[in-house]
Amino acid sequence: MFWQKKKDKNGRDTIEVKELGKYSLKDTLECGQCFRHQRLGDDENGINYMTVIADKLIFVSQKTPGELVFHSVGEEVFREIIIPYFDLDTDYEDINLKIIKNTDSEWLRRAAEYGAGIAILRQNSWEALFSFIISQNNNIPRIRKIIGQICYEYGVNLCLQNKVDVCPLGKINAAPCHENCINCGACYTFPKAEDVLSSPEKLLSSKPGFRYKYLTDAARAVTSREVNLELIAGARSYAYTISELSKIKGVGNKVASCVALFGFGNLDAFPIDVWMKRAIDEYFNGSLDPSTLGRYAGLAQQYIFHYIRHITKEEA
DNA sequence: AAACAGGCCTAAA
DNA sequence: TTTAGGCCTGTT
Repeated sequence: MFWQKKKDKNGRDTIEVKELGKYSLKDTLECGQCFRHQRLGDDENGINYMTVIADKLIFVSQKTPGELVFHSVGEEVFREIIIPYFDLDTDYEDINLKIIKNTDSEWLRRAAEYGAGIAILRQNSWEALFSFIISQNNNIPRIRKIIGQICYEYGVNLCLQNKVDVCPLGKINAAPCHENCINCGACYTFPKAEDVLSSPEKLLSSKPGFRYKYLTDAARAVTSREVNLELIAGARSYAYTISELSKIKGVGNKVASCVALFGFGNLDAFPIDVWMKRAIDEYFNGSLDPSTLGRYAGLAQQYIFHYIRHITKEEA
């Protein structure tokens, strides 16, 4: 990875990152691991996304695989927030080749080649936990809608705070965000566990349904340290992460595995959802032992997940 | 309009 | 220890 500071045409601080192998911004953000990114319009910078990371509004674009441009960010935010979140220090090209080399499954090789641009984001563990509880028995558009509404209810409007004069989503024409903002939640910060615990009723407007009691239990368990997120992060153990998170009502193996992988960086975590089941049934003779996939089984899982969804979409 | 959606819980074999 | 229903809500 190589990066340098630049100024964009408006004189704003910009950071260009290169030599990221096949890193694909679109595949990384759209492969189902995160829910808060927003696709903006395409322009001379290529594709553009906005997302909220650790209470910062982040704008990123990509024109060429392996290259990213972050807009309006200084060095500190880049080092402290962007590098870890987008996992820019990890050599995914190397891991990708290892996975391809180590498997005897032709289908997995195809999946790995197709998903070579995917990186595993290092998301905030609490946000990942909360989000994947919402994800159960649910579809992506609705998951995003619920999360957006929750952020709107509890969060801070970062457009307003940063004096962004026009809604970046372009839903408003040349109007100040704070006047005509439709409060979609996209530019709002994510609530802390304490916020949810102290006013759980704010969850209701998002219509979480039966997940409501799971969300409040997660807030309770995390706030009381019955489930200690710092301790789990420090342990760096997939098994420990699963056993701790499973104490929360509504967190089963699938949700816990997703949080382990996307929120705690347990790259050997191997979430199996209905899509993975289909893939395993159809292309791995009904069983797939994650331990045969090495220490990056979680990334292989994401390749499989992304690829089965892709080819299913093609068939339809 | 009935079934299903990126699961989990509970009750019952 | 494994299996079947039910669950909020929204969409097709």
